[in-house]
Amino acid sequence: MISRQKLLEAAAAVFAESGFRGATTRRIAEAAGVNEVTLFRLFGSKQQLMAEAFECVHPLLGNSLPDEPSADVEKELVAWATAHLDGMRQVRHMIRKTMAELEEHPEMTEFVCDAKTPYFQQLVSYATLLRRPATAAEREETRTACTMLSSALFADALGRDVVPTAYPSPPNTAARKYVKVFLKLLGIAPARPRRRVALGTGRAR
Amino acid sequence: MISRQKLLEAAAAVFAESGFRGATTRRIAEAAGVNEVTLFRLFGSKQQLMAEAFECVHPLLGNSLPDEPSADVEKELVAWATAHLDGMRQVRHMIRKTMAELEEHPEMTEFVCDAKTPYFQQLVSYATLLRRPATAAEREETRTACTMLSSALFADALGRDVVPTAYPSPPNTAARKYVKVFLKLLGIAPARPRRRVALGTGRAR
DNA sequence: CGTTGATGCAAGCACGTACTTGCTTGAATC
DNA sequence: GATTCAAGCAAGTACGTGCTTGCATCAACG
Repeated sequence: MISRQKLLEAAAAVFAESGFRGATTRRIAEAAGVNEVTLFRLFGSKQQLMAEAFECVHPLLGNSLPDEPSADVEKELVAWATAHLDGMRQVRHMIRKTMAELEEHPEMTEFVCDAKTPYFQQLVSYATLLRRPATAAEREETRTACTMLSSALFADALGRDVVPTAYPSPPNTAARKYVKVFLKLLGIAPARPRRRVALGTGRAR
Repeated sequence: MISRQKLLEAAAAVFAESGFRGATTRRIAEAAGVNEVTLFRLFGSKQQLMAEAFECVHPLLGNSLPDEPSADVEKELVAWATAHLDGMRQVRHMIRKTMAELEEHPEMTEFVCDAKTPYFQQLVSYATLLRRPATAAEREETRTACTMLSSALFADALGRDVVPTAYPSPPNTAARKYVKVFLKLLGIAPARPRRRVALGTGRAR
């Protein structure tokens, strides 16, 4: 039964490298170190192998935002954005291939869509709790800010190695920059320059 | 010589629909209404046909930002962003396919990169003239804001029809929203709610 | 020991794809 | 009217690709 797992992983890897058409059953079998016939015996067809292979990649993408903002909002958001960005960077080849082949393989839509949507919704909820927008305009501005943060992470993950000039911040600090700008948009001042309350070294008066 | 042009256009169209591997010489010739043999007589090989086809798509993407910001900055930026977004939306299939096949066809990199880079550089120059950032931090923040605006347009063009939930603003007003947020980031107040000077309906005192 | 079940190997089938060859047509040019 | 030249058509070649078949191997389990 170990051949199954090896084939699934190889299928995902070869697909990420060459897309559906380029991921031939010969290449997948070779990458898995398994005979091509075994592939068909275990999965019946290439279609079905690929379909199963997609299920296994899902849970790779970063972690979740907490339901309630904590004391150090910036730290929390930076951690989330960094993890999210790193996760997307790791599977960027897969995402690029998937997005390119949506018309030919519509069943892949859910792979991208289901993975992305909850992250965006989480961010909107979080931002709404942070800012508590009152007017409709403020609510819309908040949503737009979320779209822009989410877009920045998406575009950075997919575009940095293609158009590096459009991403001047170094890769490891980019997420922090995006979050800072996002917080400024929401009117949340950065934690650093604000007063520190009752820490051991606090000066008297 | 008209067959040449028809083949070039058909090649670009079929490539945008199905990628390099999917764009078979049969399909291209059929789409062009030309015999397949003619394709090889005129271009020698599929590779060469595709290479020439790419040259013709370049100049499609929107217009330029002026060198100097004019009086109505918001209007100017909205017009630019809208045109840029529309242009990218029109060729989004092509961009998606190209980005997915960069590893296999590295010569396409310049197609994406050369098209994108100048737009970003223009935006940075424009924003720098607008805000005149003094400190290094301000300069970096300005660049990050430019990355985020440019990322928002990019992600909207490529992602809206895939993950619509992440783009709550309707397609025709989205560019305006992004620009407004961008201007707020730069500390440029929107033109509307500020004092209006010497307009007919201005109230006395 | 004999059976079973997963896997490997060699070969092949049917079809699609890039590309070629040889011949015909038909309109423009001298 | 003879020549030329782009284009069509039919057929074919060599190879890649999804998938099948028949048989051998080999470890696990009763």
